[in-house]
Amino acid sequence: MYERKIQPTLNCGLDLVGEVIYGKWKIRLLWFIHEGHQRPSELQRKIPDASRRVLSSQLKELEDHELISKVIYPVVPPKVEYSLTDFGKTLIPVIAALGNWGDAHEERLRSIILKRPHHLSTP
Amino acid sequence: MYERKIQPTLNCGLDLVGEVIYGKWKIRLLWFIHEGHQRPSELQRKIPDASRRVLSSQLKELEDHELISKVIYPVVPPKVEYSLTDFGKTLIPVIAALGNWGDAHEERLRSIILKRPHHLSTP
DNA sequence: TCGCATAGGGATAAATTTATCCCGCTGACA
DNA sequence: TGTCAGCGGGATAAATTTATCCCTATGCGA
Repeated sequence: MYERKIQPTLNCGLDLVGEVIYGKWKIRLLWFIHEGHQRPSELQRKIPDASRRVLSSQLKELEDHELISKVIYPVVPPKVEYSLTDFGKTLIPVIAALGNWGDAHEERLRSIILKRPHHLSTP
Repeated sequence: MYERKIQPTLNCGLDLVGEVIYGKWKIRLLWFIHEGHQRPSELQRKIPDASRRVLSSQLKELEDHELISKVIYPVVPPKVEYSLTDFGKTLIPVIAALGNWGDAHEERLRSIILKRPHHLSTP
């Protein structure tokens, strides 16, 4: 596993939240799990742009951070189900707020992001 | 400027928010500007862990994304002031929610993060 | 018997983000 | 005259995060 060389900043609440939700797909994972998609393969289908490897890895971090818990069924093929912990559930309203803001400003955001994209060369 | 090779995912509100606030210091920058610290040098002092270069760069992205606006005073030495746009202000309650969650669970978060850290080798 | 579904994680290459260093500008002040 | 304030951004190195590829395991159905 990768070992950080630079220590994280943990001054305020924002720093702390950042440590647990900063990850390309983490917020979406929490949200989809909240919606009832509990199995890795389901989540993978909900987020096809993410590689299986990364989803698995971020799920593990969420678990380490006690936001989700994992149940492994001893069957073949393997079956695993994630669910929000009570702690994780307290984060849902906040994530909902983020999503609502995004939805509320969808048109504008989409336009702004695609306008002078940081990811395309043609000006 | 860096040109992305992988296109961003823009399916739902969460994806859209992510595009504009995903950056190591962006949320904190928005918050501190909201608190009235408007000059780059002030922000730098508030966030000493960030390099001047990155703050400047992330401020520019926030500006491109219309969350903050910039006023340049034609004086020497240069004087610049950032402030939230009306659009940016709508994001403040959401950021506040994040910060509050972090503050509310500060002790637990600190413990979890430092427990089996992904950034230290000693088990 | 062959291949699939399902989940995890090692190894390694890319992609992306941050950190460092450095240059330029030009009044004010010691 | 030498130095500093304060901001921006180029160039390049590091750090960190993601993407790819691959192997393991085992009942079930074609």
